[in-house]
Amino acid sequence: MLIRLDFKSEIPIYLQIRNQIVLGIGKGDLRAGESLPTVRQFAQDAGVNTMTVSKAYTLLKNEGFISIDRRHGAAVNPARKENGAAESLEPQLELMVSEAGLKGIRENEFLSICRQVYDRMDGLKDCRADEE
Amino acid sequence: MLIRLDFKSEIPIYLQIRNQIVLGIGKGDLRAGESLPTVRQFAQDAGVNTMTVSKAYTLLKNEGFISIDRRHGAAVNPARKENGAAESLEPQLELMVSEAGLKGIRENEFLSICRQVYDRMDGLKDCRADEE
DNA sequence: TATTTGTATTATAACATGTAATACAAATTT
DNA sequence: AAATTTGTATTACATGTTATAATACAAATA
Repeated sequence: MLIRLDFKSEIPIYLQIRNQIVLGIGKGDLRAGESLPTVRQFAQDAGVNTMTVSKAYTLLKNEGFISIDRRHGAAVNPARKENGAAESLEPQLELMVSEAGLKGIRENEFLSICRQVYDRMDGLKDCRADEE
Repeated sequence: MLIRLDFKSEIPIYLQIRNQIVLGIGKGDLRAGESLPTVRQFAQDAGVNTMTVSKAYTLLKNEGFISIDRRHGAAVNPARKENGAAESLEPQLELMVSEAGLKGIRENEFLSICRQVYDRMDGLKDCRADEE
């Protein structure tokens, strides 16, 4: 998966890496079980320090999105039902809805955009109802 | 409007202030035209430096959410239709949808939460269809 | 055994954040 | 006119974050 970093951004590099991997999984560019590059390979390709990549990987591991195994490298985890995920989503969503509303985006328009975004997330579609 | 700051948070104080004012407008605790406290008053009440409050106010002004007039102090702006607001919303929303999806939140659940949040935003309701 | 893996450490540099103290121009109030 | 209040700017300082470079280490692989 191609990663492009903006070194002038206010968003830290390790967070840009983390965010793009999360996006990559959501969009289906990265699938469950798929391996990520080694931290050294990633660092060399992206032109950053190995510790910067390691920081991103560790963050993703702590969030439960990937597993790091010294034998098989880092690999994408399957989506899992997390307890209280909806509740922890609300504060962030409240702020975003406020901002959107102040910029003139109405509820229906907001919901429409959400649906469009979800439609683009091919990585979230094959987690069928075979669990639970 | 009551502001509560978390000095242990990783979110900078000036951003917490900015976010809570945006939320306050969305929720209807602050209405268009309403005055905000002076930076000195705010700083004293919240127990922070005046420049920290000034930074938050300046940010809100640059975003178009408030106006700062030395004669009348800082005041809340009415919601205005901003060009390209929907487009600039998408990157942020994509990341949030990815994260939610990886935590097992399906499209319908996500949309349902969005509706709930919008319902709580009383400040966004009185901007009727009298514009445009 | 030599290599590759993620990770840890140390040192360094650059930047962001927050405070304190002070100052200033513009506007208001007395 | 004079004193006060406004947002803002400046300077200095302390602290924490981010990122890099250079090494090193244990665990696993080849």
